[in-house]
Amino acid sequence: MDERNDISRIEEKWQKIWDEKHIFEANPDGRKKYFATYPYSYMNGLPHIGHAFTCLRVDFESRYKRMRGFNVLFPFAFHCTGLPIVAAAARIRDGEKRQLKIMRDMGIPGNEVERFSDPVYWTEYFPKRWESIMRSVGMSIDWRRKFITTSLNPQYDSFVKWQFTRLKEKDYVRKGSHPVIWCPKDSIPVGDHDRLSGEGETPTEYTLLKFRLEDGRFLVAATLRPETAYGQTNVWINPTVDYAVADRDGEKWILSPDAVGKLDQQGVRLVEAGRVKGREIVGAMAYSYTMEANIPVLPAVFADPAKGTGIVSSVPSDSPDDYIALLDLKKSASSGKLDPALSKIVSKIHPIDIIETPGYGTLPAKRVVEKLKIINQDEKEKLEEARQEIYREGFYKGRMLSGLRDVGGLPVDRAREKIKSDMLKKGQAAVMYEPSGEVVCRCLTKCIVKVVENQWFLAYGDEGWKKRAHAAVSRMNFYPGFLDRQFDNVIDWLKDWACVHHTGLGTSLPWDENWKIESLSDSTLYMAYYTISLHLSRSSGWKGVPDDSFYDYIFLGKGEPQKVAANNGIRKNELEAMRREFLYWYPLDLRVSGKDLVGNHLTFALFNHAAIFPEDQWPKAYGVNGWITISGSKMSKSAGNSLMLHTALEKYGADITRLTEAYAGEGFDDPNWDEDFAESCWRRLSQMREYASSLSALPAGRKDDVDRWFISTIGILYRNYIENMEGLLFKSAVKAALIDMQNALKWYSRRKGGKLNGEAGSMFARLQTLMMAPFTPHMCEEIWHAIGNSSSVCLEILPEPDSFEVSEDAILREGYLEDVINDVDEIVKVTGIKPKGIYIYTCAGWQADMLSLEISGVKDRERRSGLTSGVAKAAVDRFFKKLATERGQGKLQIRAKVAETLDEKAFLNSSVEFLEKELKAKVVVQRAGEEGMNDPAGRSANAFPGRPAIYVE
RNA sequence: GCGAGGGUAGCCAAGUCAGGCCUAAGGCGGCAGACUCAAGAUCUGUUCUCGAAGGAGUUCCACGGUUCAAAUCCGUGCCCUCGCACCA
Repeated sequence: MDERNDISRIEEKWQKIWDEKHIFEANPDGRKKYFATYPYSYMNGLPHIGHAFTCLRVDFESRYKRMRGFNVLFPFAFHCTGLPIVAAAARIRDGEKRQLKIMRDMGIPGNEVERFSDPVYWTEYFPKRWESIMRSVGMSIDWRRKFITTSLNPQYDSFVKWQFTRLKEKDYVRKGSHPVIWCPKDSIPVGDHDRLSGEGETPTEYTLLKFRLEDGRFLVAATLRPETAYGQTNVWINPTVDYAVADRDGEKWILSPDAVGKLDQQGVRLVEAGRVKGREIVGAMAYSYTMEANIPVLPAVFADPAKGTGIVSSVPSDSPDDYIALLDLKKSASSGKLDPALSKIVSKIHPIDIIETPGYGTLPAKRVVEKLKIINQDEKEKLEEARQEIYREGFYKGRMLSGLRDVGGLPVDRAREKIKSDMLKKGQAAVMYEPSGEVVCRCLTKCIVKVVENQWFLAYGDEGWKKRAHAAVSRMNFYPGFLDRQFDNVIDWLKDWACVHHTGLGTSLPWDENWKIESLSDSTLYMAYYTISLHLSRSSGWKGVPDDSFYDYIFLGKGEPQKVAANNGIRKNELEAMRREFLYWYPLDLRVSGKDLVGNHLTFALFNHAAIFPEDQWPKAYGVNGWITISGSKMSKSAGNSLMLHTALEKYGADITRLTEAYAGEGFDDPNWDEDFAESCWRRLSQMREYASSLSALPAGRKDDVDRWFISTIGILYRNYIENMEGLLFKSAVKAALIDMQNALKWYSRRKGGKLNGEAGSMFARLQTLMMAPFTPHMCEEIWHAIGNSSSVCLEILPEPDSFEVSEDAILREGYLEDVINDVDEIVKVTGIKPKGIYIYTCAGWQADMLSLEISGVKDRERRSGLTSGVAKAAVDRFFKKLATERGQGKLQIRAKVAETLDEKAFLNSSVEFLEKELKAKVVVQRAGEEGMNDPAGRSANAFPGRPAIYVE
């Protein structure tokens, strides 16, 4: 295909030249700087058009700022920290089919796949692929500054260690315990990437409630809803199950043997001392601390020893399971199947109202059981549905009844916390975790929850730190603007963050080498590292690994340069130059990411900057965008509509890919990759190239009003473009630079009958090329050189927005002419007449004067009657009637303006040739009421200032 | 439930903060015409309804209000998307 070859030829040519001339390599100089970044991507796959969308936003803005005279730094790096790479490598080692297919889909040949069983190979392979793809899409990146993360890069590693050392000093890294999903066989935490099933399941917290039996032992029941403890009527135990009797600090606890094992992993020491059959306890009485009374222990088959403790406190008012179990038992009792003593107890049990939930009343369990027509305990699915429904409703909307001790009137969520913490304090309860759903490790073992002790946290819950993060938000700009509210909220709800792992790639905690820093925690400050990475990289020749004093000096200005330089084996002036380079580039001017990073990375970065740097080094702006869709539907591999960047590049080339991305959308909404638009781009670009050449070759000459209109119009579009570029509104900018500019040129060309003014023409060609350069830089270089320039368009300085002469009059005139043509077209269309002659009647002179008086609010009666003397009363009435209508439509101002600035008749007469061509008929222009007027249908009476009458014959 | 955003023509989307040439930009799709043997591509026109005179009518989630004037401001309701984490 010719055009595809054309595209490749152009793009390869310019990319080579940019590279050879080092034009995107940024070094400090006397210019003002602009530092923009994209959060480095994770190296477990190749970029798709969603990555490209976000990254291109940085590129568009970087290229634009470069053309506004800024010294722009746009660096890139490769994130390798964490579990996914290690997990995927392991899957390859195991020959897992799905993983092998993923590798094939990324274009990795079968005989090479084996090499990916080593995680380190990923960190070599994918950065190379990413760089090459990012280069071929034309990213204006300073590649000298690239690096990979983890201990595989000792310099970066030392930077992260320095960061954590400083955070620890400020007491922002703290020790605590933390529940994780855990594989008992492998003895490791099992992240989503290591799971065979159960992705997304997290530890959930059960409260263990103790019930004292008369013999002094405790039944230990597990509940997710401690706030219902005031509604207990009895305790459920499974008669067929063997329960463990375990020693806990001198107490005897009765609970399922599974639970003993689980609690052991969660720091609750239990020593099993014997077994007891469930049925042996049925019928006993157990003391409830919340009810302050003894309640009976009753049999229930739904009490599952694999879940919780296998013992359940019964709250038939709010738990559908309890309610239906109670009904079952009552049925057995009345049919005589139950022991008579038990029957007597059962008959006395009634649900107790404790919570009012809108729409469910005070006995939601009864309500939902009846609604779903649940008959007995065996209907597991329906019960699950019932549980889901009222747990959610009850938790969010429910309120404790006012008479309840301690928690009367509280919303359910607060009551839960209060009851739980009160009971824990009094030793009446304990905590146990279970996975929220079944999780199976890749080793086929069912996972449990383990409470990891001595876990390290970043103290994002710390109030003082939050305050600094809020301060950072208040100093920043956001695109779109409402994001400040979003970030403030994220900062408020953020709690301490477990920041280390035992597995995966990464940097070790400097004071505890057994821990690896987790991937969202090692990437919060590295933007600063870019400013000097060039001097640290292995290619720079310095092989040493910096120590903490080095970073203290570079980033914080602390320490004696002489000493620091000596310690690190470099020259003092080199060290000082690095410090200067950091100070030159920092703070970060812009960081752009997808909206998925708002709740973590972007906020973490604010916290970390706020912790370590002074205010004036905090980030200055964040841009956030949505997730890309393809022709309207979500991008997903399984649905078969995912588009890898290199695939798009093969199909369309860089410029069209870039343009389609720019046009995909802006703001926070999900952008849309429009395949049809992409298809139409080549035509647009080649047209742009063709007329740029021909416009630049035109002879200059005196400019007329139409030329002035054209220059005014492109001046206005240019201002609009600048505004949009400043606001990261690239779709609007493309519309102005490409589509609106082209439409303006079309009208101009028609209006001038093809005889365009050379000065206006080359102004247009030059301006449009500059405006489009951030989006389609390759084609614009091509055009830029074709129209006689030898410099790179990427470094050309854009004109000042107010440097264009905008003539309001010229714009008014052309609008007026267009209106006249539209009116005639409308008449022709409605009447179906094939026009032979068109008569246009401009208004009588008195009308224009009268309109001026009206507009300016002059009430001078004499002047008014003077104007209309000799004019028929009918005509005057008609004029005022029309005036009222036009006023109602809000068009009076513009009419008056036309009438004041324009001799309508003379102007239309000067454009008769054009009108005749446009309207394909003879055109006669007359003033209403003038001598010798030809007005066969009497239409001239319709004339109004700024709106001539028309007759079509 | 809390937090953030949103609901505009066949679809996508601008306009809303600063009410008035707003029947509402632009793109896509559709329709018609030109070119062509034909198709595609391209170009031109058109795309809420009615209309043989540039007009009228009805629209911007729904209902109510403010105003000479509301897609835009205020109130109420309905609906949708995203986040609520230990993971990139």
